[in-house]
Formats: sequence, C-alpha cells, structure tokens
Amino acid sequence: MTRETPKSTRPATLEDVARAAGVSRATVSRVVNGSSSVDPVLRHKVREAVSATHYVPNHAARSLVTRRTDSIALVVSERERSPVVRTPFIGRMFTDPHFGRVVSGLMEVLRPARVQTVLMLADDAASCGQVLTYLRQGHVDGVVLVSSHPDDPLPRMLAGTGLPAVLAGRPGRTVPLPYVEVDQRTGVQLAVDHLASQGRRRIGTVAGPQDMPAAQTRLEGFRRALKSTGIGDAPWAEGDFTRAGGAAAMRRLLERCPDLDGVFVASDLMALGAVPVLLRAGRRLPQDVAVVGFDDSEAATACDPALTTVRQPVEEMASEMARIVLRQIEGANGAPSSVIFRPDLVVRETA
Amino acid sequence: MTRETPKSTRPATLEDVARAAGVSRATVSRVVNGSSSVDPVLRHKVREAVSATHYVPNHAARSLVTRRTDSIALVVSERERSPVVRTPFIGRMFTDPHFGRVVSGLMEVLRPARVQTVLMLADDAASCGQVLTYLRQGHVDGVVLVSSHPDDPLPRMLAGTGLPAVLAGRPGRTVPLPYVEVDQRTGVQLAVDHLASQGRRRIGTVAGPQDMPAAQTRLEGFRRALKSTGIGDAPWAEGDFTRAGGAAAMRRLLERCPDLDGVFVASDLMALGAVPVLLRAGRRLPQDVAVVGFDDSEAATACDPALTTVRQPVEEMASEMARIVLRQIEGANGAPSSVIFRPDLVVRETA
DNA sequence: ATGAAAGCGCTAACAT
DNA sequence: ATGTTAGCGCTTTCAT
Repeated sequence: MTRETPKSTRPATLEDVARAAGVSRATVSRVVNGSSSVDPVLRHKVREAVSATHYVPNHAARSLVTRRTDSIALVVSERERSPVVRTPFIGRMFTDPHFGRVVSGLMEVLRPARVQTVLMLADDAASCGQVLTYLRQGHVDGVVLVSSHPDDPLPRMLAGTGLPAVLAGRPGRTVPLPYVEVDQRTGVQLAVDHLASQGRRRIGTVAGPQDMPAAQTRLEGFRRALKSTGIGDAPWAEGDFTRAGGAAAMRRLLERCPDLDGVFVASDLMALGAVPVLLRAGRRLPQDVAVVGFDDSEAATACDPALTTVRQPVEEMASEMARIVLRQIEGANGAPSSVIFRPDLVVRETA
Repeated sequence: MTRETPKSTRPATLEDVARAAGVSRATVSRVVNGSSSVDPVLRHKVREAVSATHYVPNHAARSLVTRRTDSIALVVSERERSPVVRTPFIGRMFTDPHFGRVVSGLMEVLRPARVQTVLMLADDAASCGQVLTYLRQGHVDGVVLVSSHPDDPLPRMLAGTGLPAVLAGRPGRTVPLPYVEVDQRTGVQLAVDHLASQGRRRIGTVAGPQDMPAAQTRLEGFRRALKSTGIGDAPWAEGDFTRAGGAAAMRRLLERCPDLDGVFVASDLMALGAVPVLLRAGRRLPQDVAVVGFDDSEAATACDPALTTVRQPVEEMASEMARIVLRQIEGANGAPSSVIFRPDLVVRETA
C-alpha cells in the first residue's frame, strides 16, 4: 500500500516543499507563483512535491511581503440607531433585497479576479472607528462604501486613508472619491413624460426622505420635469422609503389632491404601500390614477397590479464599482472617475 | 503652528514607535496589546509615540506570528447553476431577505468580539475549490457554512480542513460538524394543531422541494402530525420555495381537493403565492380555508390578509452559530454540539 | 536558470 | 518590568 500518510500536524511550508523537491525555496516560490524562468524538469518536480506535501501558501506571510491581501471591504454605513430604542439585530440594510443585488453585482466581478469580500458594518461612532482602524491595518486592498445617510463622515475619512475606494451613490458632501450612480434626473423625467403622454395633468409625487441626496434629487427632478411639461403645481408628500411610509404619504397626498390622476412614487417599496391606498380609496389603476415607481426592484412585480417603474441597473452598477476599485488597486494612472448609469422605463400595468 | 505633518510615505512600524518613545519594540508591543506588566510612565510615553507616529499595527505581520486572523468566513453554498442557462448575476441567496437576517444575527455576535466576516460564494466545483484553498491558506479562523442543497460536498470537505466550523441547518449527509436548526417537527405540529383546533378536517400542505432536508422533514412532520390528530389523508403538492412555485402548487392542490379547509404552506414566501390563488378561487380566508405558513419572514406581514405562521428565530439562530465557532476558536474542550431552537406559532389573520 | 540571503513587521521566549 | 533575540513563511534582489 502506497498510502502517503500526511499526518504531519504542522502544515507544509515552502521549506518543506523545497527539501522534498531537492531545490531552493526561491525556485518553489517561482513555480507556485507561475514565474516564467524555471526549468520544465524542476517545475515538474516542484509540482509533485507540492501535492505530495499538500502545500498551501500561507496568506499572512505572503501578504507581509507583497503588501497585497487580494480582498476588499464592502462597508455598509447606516445612520446611528437610536441609543434609547436599541433594536436588537441589525436589520435594515442587510435584509433589504437591494443590498443583495449590490453584493451580487460586486461578486460577479470580484470572483473572477480572485478577490474576496469582507463585509463590514458601521452604524455608530465606535464601529466607524473600528472599521477605519481595520482598513488602515492593511486587511484589504480597497473599499466599496455603501452609505445611506448624507451627513456620514465615513466617506471623507475613507478618502483620508488613501486606500483605493468607490462610493455607491453621490456623497452628501463633496469627497475626493469616485462614485457610481444612476442618472436620477433622467429617470424622473422618464416617469413624468410617460405620465404626461397619457394625458395626466394632476400629477403628484410621494418623495423619499429629504435628508437623503437621492431623494432630494428625485423630488427636484420631478418639479423640473413637471415644469418642462407645462404643469406648474407639483404636490408632494414625504415618505421614508419604506412601504408603510409610502402608504402614509399617499394618504396625505390624496387628501390634499383628491383629483390626482398620476403619481410618481420615488421608490418601488413605497409604491407597494401607496398602491393599496389608492385602490381602497376607490381609484382604478391605471384608469383613474396612473402610478410610476422607481428602482425596478422585486416590489415592482410583487405589486398588484404590476408596477410601471424606472429601472436602476443595480447589479451592473455594483459590478462597475468593483471594476473601479480593482483598477485603482492595479495602479491605474490618474484620478478614477465616477460613472453615471442611464435609467430605463419599464412599463407594466399601473401606468 | 504646531501642525505635526505626518508626511512620511511609509506607515509607521513598531520600530518607529519604539525609537520615538525611547523603549524597545517589545515594550511597545506590550502596550499596544494591553499586556499588564508595563510601567505606567512608559505606557504613557508609548501611547503618545503611537499617536504621534500614527502607528497602526500591521495585520499580516501579526497574523503571521499569532496564527490568528480575527475573521471568519461566511460561506454560501448554492447548487450549481445550469451550465447552459448561465443567468447573469448571482441572485438567489443574496437577495433572499432570509440571508440578510442570517448576516444580521451573525454580526450581532461577531462585532463585539471584533471578528470580521468574509463573504464567500461557492456555486460550482471551481468556486468550491477556490473557497477551500482560501480557507486552508489561513485567511480565517473559522467558518459558518450556509448550504442550500443536500448533496453538497462542501460540508464534508470543510470538516476535512479541521477548521472551527458550524452549519446552518442539518446537513444532507452526516458530517462531523455542529449545526444549528429549528425543530421542524414541532413547528409543523404547532401549525397542524392550530388548524385542527379550529375544526379543520380537510388539511393539505404545499410542501417544499423534496430534495432539501428541511422540506422533507416538514412534509414528514406534517403527515405525522395529521395522523396524531386522527386525520389519515394528507394531500400535498410540491413547491420550490418560491412565490410562483407556491402559487402553482396551491392550484394543483386545490384542484385535487376542492373541499380543502386548511393548508399548511412550508414557507411564507410560497404562502404569499398561495393565498391569492385561494382568494381568486373564491375562498374566504380564514372562513373557508385557513392558511398557516412557516418562517415568519417579512412575507408574512406583507401578505393580505396577514399570514398566521410558524416563527423561526433566524437571527437568534445565526447568533448562536457565531457563538459556536467563536467558542471553538477560543479552543473549547470537547466536540462542539449542535443546537436546536424551538419554534413558535404567530397567529395573524389567515388562521 | 538557480540559489543564498536579506528582510517584511510583529510576537513571545528568554534573559536581565 | 524591560530589553534582546529568534523566528513566523514568504518574496525578491543579487550573485552565480
């Protein structure tokens, strides 16, 4: 029986392989790292020694000298939770399907590049500091930051580390970091144009929380689009990007403008709350009131009737973020530039 | 102006701090790592030198000698995607809110322990190998494996690495690894008892895909529970744990048993598809047909009427998984044991 | 093409 | 209590 019992408790090192192959550590290293200049015969010997010893390169040792970790951090930054009403569990972002789409798009690019993803959460000053320390310790080669609040200090601090980085969405304050975003204004225009082209004249909007840049831009874009269509009045109510918030805002808006015949809801999730409010108020969709959402998330198809909405290519955007950091890590020349994606209108049943 | 310009391009090392503080590297190391035996005066000096030099310990160097990385891997293992119909983007698991809840529960425990999470996906033989290599390279101290298919080779291979690890759910085949799960049988019993206590006698089930352990156990538990209630016939239809699949299965079940007065749907998401089918078939809920789901996910409250369901404490279970790996990493004695959680019945409107 | 040797930055014996 | 020193496992000049 030629069973090679690799019972050595200690994992094999380069040294072990070198001894087994009768060569120097340097040669083994060259073979392992695919360096060109190695005699085919030796290369073969080394390969055999590697599998015989079950050699696996030690990450820490390699990283110590190469100064590369082959991993990036995905930092999720949320507004500090209320110190009094500490809800157990982190919820929000992670359970948001949108987040899953971001992860998905990121991985799509990162995986082929053999770059791993470290998931980090910053939701208060303490964890913010922890994250920064972690990043500075050289755990990762780059950072993708998803920040959901506009007054977040993290983007700026991140820029301070000098690490390759990219932001999801335009930051609240100007920061010397590239970002990836959808063209909000055009998206809203698409929605309003569609509504107007159907002859809708009393168009309102359920806006997002006005302390978030994206929500601000969408409301502003809505007003501008209405004006360009020759409609002056732009009634609106503010929601909080949740379903319940969308329902509440819709109720207020409807009360204020019972003659509404079109609504732009700034997120599909809010639309999911808004639509039943309209139905219960006796409005037929889309005959009496037409509704257009934003995102083209799962909520859009979950909605009944199915939601007409502005599509945001979330996965593609995330993939682009990955490419941007990767490029910086590879040492691209010049300041990395932001990328703006073009939205589409997806027509379903509500408009 | 006393602006200390830390323009040094090279990050400070222990050596630098030692020199600045006029002590040895060892002393600095002791202070940084909170070792007790350091003179308060020196400690203070060192602290000052640390902040003056902006010193941050290098992770790779530390990890190389301590053999600890202070991070664990969260490995998500999905069934191989069809090689012909390669859908772009990873979808499934990451966009499943359930996954978010797992991450949330994990982080809740990991974060205070200052342990980071590396997110990895294994969805084919190649990525499976990549993941294993990564783990063996010593990138992480432990592993949490979420595997969604029963014939997954990963659990066993993972056990082979000797790394501290824990599984989400009982594995398809026996594996020497601890796992965390909800008591499926009791959960189903809860559901059936509730249905029976309302006088329902024609009870069917929309089961999950029968190649998944959890789905099998639920169907088996359903049959057993019915029998113990004195009901012999247990009509069922198989869904695939998706909404559409739940709807389709419900249609088939209803066709087969038009006199159904109670349904146990093996997941809330499937129930979300099943409920409209019943409503459209003219059944009033819960008067004509009572429905009980499983999970207590968001889908349960999104459902209209709100879904009565069996609660699975996903976050708590994930937290427990984190504790199990952490304990193993700390070098707990004896084989780590699995933990079974007790489910609850959450009564809402459908039953 | 190959090997020898010098570190990468840190911790942990060991010595004082 | 503090310093000295020997590695941890790897890559990478620099000779040969």
